[in-house]
Amino acid sequence: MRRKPSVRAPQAVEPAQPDRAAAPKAEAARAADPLAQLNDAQRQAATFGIGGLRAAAGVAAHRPLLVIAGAGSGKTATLAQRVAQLVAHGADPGRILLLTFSRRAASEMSRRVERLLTRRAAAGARNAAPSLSWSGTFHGVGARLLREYAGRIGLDPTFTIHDRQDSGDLINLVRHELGFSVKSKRFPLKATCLAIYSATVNTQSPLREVLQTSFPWCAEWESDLKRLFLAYVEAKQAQQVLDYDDLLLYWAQMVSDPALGGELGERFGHVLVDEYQDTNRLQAAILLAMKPDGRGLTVVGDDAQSIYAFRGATVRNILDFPAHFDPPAQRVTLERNYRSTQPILAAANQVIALAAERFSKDLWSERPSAQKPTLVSLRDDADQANYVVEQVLARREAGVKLKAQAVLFRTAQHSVRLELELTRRNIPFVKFGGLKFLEAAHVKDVLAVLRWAQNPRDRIAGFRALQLVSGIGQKTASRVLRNIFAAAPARALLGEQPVPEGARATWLEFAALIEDCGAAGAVWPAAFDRICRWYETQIDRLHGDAQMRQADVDQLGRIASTYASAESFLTELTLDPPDATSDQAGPPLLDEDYLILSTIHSAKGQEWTAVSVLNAVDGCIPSDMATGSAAEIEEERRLLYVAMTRAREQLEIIVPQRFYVTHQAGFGDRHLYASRTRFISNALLPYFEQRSWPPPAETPVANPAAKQQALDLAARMRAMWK
DNA sequence: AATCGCTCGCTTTTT
DNA sequence: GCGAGCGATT
Repeated sequence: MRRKPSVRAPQAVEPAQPDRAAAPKAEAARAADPLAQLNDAQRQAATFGIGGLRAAAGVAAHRPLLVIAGAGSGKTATLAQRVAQLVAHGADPGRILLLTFSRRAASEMSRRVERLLTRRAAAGARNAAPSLSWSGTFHGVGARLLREYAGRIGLDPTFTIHDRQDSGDLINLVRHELGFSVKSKRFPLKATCLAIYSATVNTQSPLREVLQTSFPWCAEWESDLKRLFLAYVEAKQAQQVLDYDDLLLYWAQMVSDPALGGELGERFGHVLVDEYQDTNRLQAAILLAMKPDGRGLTVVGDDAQSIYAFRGATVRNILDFPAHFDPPAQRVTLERNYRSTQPILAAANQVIALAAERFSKDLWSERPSAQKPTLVSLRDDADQANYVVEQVLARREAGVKLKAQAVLFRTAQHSVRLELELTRRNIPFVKFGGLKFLEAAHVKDVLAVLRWAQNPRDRIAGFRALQLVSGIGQKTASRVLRNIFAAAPARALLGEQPVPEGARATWLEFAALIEDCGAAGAVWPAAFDRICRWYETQIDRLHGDAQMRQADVDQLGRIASTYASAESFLTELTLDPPDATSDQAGPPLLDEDYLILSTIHSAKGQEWTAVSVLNAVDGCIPSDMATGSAAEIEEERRLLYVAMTRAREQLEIIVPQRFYVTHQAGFGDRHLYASRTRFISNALLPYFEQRSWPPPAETPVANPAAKQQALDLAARMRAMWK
């Protein structure tokens, strides 16, 4: 459920067009044979195991297929073609499972497949284009399957899904109950506990191993952590709640049962997985359980773009894929890049060539350009913001729409200065990644009420919802939850719960709200509307800044009305939260042009005409949070590679000499002097055009230094009193 | 029992 | 410059 802009992701030109200046004759041929627009390797990937079969017989399960697809090699188009081919040869679209990395990628893929099929239908086939019903992220598909099969695996189909914050709250609760929070003990904090738990689940390794390799400072707590995790699992089960990891874990457990595994494998004749380099062992286990011999299985990925190891992803999945099967999987490599100009690609290749370990694969492009990527050095953060704004506007003047331009950065924080400048100059933008609409207190409040009404056993939601009532705090909330937990038909007793006298009136009102909205006959979205209106009456008391928060709540109400049920609304919202809060954009203005700001992680799979990469300095790329091990640094290198290969025609990498850091322990805010990222060494400089900004002549030499000192002193003066 | 205010610790990327 | 947690206050 993303905000509309992301669905219509910046994608003006299809990458898989070998001959852009094709003659009209070729156009005609293309309409007749959609495969004509693919190159040999792409065609091989799109048709492997399909071509020779008669449509009437349906498509028999083919040998497993691995497609190694370099950046910009037309991967999405090829995969879409493959799906279209399967359908065209008789595969039932309802039995095709397409697993993508993000919902954004899923909708892009569905859109393309549908268009291919429609084109084909128009060209003579009889049926209207069918749509893919099983396309989404591992987590999204997992949630759907688990609801469907809930009855057979002892799960309540109305389970709610906890996001990471909820999971953190719950594990914290358990942590307290077990007495691990006692001060003298320095037990890991909730976030660390959750990270350890999640890593253990996702890597499918023993706790001890995870502790040793990733959390050595917590190794002494092994047995306590085990107890904690057991209690955490029990708490989730008692409350009919699943966390993100459970969506994969339950799915994996379900298909590891031979009967159910066989049934699901049978149900999906063809399984295609995109971005396979970013899957973890648990996800691989799911696939292998459903498709033990690999028949009907296609995975696509690029080891050079693996950037999610921090989430348990392992590049071994893709490396070991072929040998997993007997006979081994067919391997097809797409090396021709249709996206970027040759100089951009040359520079990106150089960056990744320095990687310690990689698959040999050289991307090449036939898109000539005289323009090398630019390496811009400038003074500081403020100049960086000004420079980017200036360049963005200049490019727009030259005919490059804002939407075709993107500014990428390592962490969400890095774009703050730029956002200020864009706002000041009234330039519309949408930021992907980092923004946490769902983490805003007021949004969590309203959702907690809805969730609790839906699932009264959800203690985390209940605990939060209850305390919204004036006069009810932690104590009363805990007591009410305990009582409800003990009673059988939970909701009926709500109004009778003992609460402090002062809270009585509001409480009765609230209890009625919960009972009505949770009742089986509750009308959607009217029920949510009621919750929002009730919350409106409390918002002034609960938060300052009520107006802006109210606007967010209204926005949420509008979003809710586009869903069919409370259940689907909550699920989608948790699995695919909106990208932006309403404070900057207001109601989405679909037709407006806007600049894209994005973390590099969120930019995965996308492309733009012009790309600017912020803060290409050591400490940002690689992030100084990630310089602990060689493997982490390698991942940061791939991150820069991913950022660079997003650009079609113009790429600029910005190196501020100095940047302002906030939240530094001990020192307060201060400036740091930075050097160019280690991934662009001196040897690579010939691949870039270097420039500095503002041009030296325009700046009197004495000025910057004076300005710097003044700034620094002022900050220090303030820091003395902080 | 609820809330105010103070201190300490941490600070990435995401489903 | 922010949240979690704790002790003191209403």
